[in-house]
Amino acid sequence: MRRTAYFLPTLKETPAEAQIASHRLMLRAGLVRQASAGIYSWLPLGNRVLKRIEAIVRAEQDKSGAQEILMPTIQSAELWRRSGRYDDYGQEMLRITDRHEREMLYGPTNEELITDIVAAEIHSYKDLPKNLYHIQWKFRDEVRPRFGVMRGREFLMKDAYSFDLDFRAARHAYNKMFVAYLRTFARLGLKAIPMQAATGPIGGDLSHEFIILADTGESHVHLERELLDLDALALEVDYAQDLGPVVERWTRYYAATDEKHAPAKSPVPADKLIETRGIEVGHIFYFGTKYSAKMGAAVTGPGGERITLEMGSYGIGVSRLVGAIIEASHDDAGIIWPESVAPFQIGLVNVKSGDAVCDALAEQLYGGLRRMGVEVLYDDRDERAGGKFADMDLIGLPWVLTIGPRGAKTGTIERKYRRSGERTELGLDAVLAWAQGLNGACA
RNA sequence: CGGGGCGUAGCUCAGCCCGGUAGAGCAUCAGCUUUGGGAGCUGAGGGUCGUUGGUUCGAAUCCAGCCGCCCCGACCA
Repeated sequence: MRRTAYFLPTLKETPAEAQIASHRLMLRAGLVRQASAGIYSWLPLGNRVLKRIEAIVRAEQDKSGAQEILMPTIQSAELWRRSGRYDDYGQEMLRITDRHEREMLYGPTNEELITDIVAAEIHSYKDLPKNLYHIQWKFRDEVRPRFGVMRGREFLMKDAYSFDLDFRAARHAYNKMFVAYLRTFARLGLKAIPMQAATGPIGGDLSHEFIILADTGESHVHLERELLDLDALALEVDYAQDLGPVVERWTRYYAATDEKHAPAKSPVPADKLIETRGIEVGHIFYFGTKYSAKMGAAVTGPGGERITLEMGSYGIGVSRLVGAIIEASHDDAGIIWPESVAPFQIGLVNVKSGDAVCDALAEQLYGGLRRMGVEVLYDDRDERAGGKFADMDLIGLPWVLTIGPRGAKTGTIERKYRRSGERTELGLDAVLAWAQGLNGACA
């Protein structure tokens, strides 16, 4: 993509409304623009990141056996009356009336709708288990939206819903999501820590929040150091097998958010704990028959008996992750995208656009990279070098290739790794050979 | 929902206290000079001063209502 043709409005100055790093950087790097309080438009660069995160979430959900569907954003109030939540949900639910005076709502979540679908279509124990998910925009009318997309009112969320015959099967469904989440966040370049969460009136231990570690995170967390050494991507996972041992490896260490951490009651001595900060990006929850009983989701069992389904729901804040990743990975100059979610793998800076030698080499390199399918953003603008470098640092592409009059004479290209700042000088062929490997690595 | 703050050019802001008909820097456009970390000079375009009403000969400025946005708290993927 040529920068001269790309819609990428970057800002040199910080918009006044942005308080935290990710919000500032998302505005400055031209990822989003605010439409109204807590509601954002996604510009091309931000949209690319969102899609890449979505793709990883989707791939890991599919791998675990969940099936993707797509439910609407607008739901009927009648459905929510059946679960009793229409009145319980309060002001956070955005209520809408259509032209026929029917009461509708913009869905804050989808338990009612999915349970209704399953109740209508699944009748036999032979049809279980099932895990259905979708990635869809939700709306919760937060009193005070803040932190950009981290706490917006409209947000993109992956939510999965599992349906099983009994608790034992439901626990397996839960474990599958637990492991899928570990893998998902690891692939996103994040250190995610599952922490036991409150289960409310249902009780039990089947609810975990996934907190990713970021120095600027909103909540304080306490955890055992050993958790940091666990590597989810090294796991050989067979989702058909009992995943209990895998889950146990992550849950045997202590980890709690500030609200739940009581130093006096902690099972682990204080000197074994480290305190850091984090951001909640996922939540998994087993809730039994809470919705299935009210919505009539039941199947006929082997003996002809009627069995109410055991359910769980599993959320990942997809749009929030864009902000969360930035919180976990940035410096004073800008964003530092993990390769797995970067909007482009390579930025190409032509230091002296208009110079015949520089232009020729840059075009040759740009063409070569495109032919091999590498995603490259070529800054061909007639700007000063400083501005181009500053913009590249700001938008945070993993690699920046620089062509300037100094090296172009001898065909030398400088390669910089954004994360470390390490620079290497290479010839055109060497760069293309390197990029080939890069392409293979991220395919 | 309690408490506080702010709405002036695309962005960051000054002007408001003390009313006299709107400014700076950056950005944009044109030209020249520049070119390895957000250059310089010259010129140009761009604002019903959030909105409605009131006070006044006269309102960005004073008063009131409304709308929007932000911050702290409570709440939350």
